[in-house]
Amino acid sequence: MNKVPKNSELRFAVLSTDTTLFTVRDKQLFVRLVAIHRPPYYQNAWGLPGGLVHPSETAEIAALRHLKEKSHIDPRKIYVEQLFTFSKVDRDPRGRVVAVAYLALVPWEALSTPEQEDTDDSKWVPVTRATKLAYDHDEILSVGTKRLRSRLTYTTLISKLMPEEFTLTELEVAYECILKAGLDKRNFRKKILKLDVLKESPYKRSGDKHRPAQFYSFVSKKVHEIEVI
Amino acid sequence: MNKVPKNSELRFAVLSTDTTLFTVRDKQLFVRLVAIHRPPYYQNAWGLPGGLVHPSETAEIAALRHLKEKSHIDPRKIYVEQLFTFSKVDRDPRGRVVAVAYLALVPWEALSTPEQEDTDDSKWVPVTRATKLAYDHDEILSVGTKRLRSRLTYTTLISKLMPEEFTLTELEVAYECILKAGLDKRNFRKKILKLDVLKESPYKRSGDKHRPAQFYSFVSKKVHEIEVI
DNA sequence: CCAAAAGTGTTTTTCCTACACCCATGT
DNA sequence: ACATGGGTGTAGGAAAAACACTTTTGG
Repeated sequence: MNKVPKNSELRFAVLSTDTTLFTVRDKQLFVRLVAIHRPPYYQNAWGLPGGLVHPSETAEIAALRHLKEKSHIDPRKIYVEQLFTFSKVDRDPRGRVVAVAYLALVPWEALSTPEQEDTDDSKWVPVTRATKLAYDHDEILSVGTKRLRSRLTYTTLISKLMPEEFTLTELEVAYECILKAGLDKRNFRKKILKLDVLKESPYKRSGDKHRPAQFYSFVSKKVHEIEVI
Repeated sequence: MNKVPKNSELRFAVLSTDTTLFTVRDKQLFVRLVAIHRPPYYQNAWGLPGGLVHPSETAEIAALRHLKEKSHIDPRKIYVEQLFTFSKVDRDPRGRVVAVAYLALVPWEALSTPEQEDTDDSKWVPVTRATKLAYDHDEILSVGTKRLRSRLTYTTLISKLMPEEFTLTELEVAYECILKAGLDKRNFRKKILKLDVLKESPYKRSGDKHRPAQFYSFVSKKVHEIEVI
């Protein structure tokens, strides 16, 4: 550990955050993008919500603040965990900016109507169509998507994408559309129930034109490691 | 993404790296520590090798440079992967320093004699005895050790702690001393061989006062995900 | 009574675990 | 010949995978 220089010679680093905020809707994984206008480098481009870290903030607090300011989503609804720090020298054409990237999740059902809607400066986009993003955001999104997939298989992370109560079919669909894999309904149910992470709700989803489905919720709000799905 | 300010108002961040460099020797996990003298905050303290990131470097390049400069180990021998970025506002008593921490591994057998030896400013310490470190390095070491344990169970990361050729018993001992778990010799061999990540060497370790042990090496130099050990 | 999704059980195969003895060598 | 660690097989149980029909409801 060297001395911290008094001069600004080594205080070159501009610290920022960028966040891959995901949600699941209509059997698809969506990511939140914000408009980026920064001529001459980027015009009418889209990218991940992010921005600078203030001297009085941790990177995580800054990431939540940017989610609110840039993507207009209430940070209290959002789960975040650190993803990766991107420090390539030329990742921002305007100068040296080091980005602490976050992986963030929100249940679609937790969002208010304005938060669900798209505007000129912020929108939900299926991950498969979120390409040609500004800066190195394609790479960050790729890392975020991979991490999400990977962690789904050995943690209860999916709980942060589900509403408070959900049916087993809804849970299975969430896994399937993120992992891009078809799961066997019977085996999926046996496995997930054996994990003891779900509890039955007293309610069922009725009103549909078929047999009502039992609601479940996660026993714990915490994300923890489990056996492999 | 905000504008990058021309003034140094927001260039407050001093960016540094700290690295948990591990090796295995004598059936124990060791970490490399360096002497830290920085009165009035730390005197005769020990901590993780680290230092500032230069404007022209990525954080990873800086981490490798610090390993060379502070802990006197040839970075070409070392495997590094990013661990976590620590951005608490008061983690360094001298000012705002954000640290990108790295997890690094080196096979004991790859080290030269000077690199294996301890000096006044750098030493190998069993992880269990590496406590009361400077700054927040106790926390960083704890995160590093947990990540190492976790990744051993679902990746081929252990290859980065093994010499080019090794016996199955040596590999098992490495797992056992890091995971702090006894493994069944026969089951371990069946499982590791089934993974198809090892290849038999034409050689055996002879000269010992017992039956010679078959040498193996990893098929690939890359670390990749496997089924759970 | 039809359509639609919910819910359930059995069989087969694979994998995990527990466990004890013979082998090849150096001294 | 003995001490030392190297190397191997099997049986029983648990978990995974494959697979199809009945149930409940709304219209």
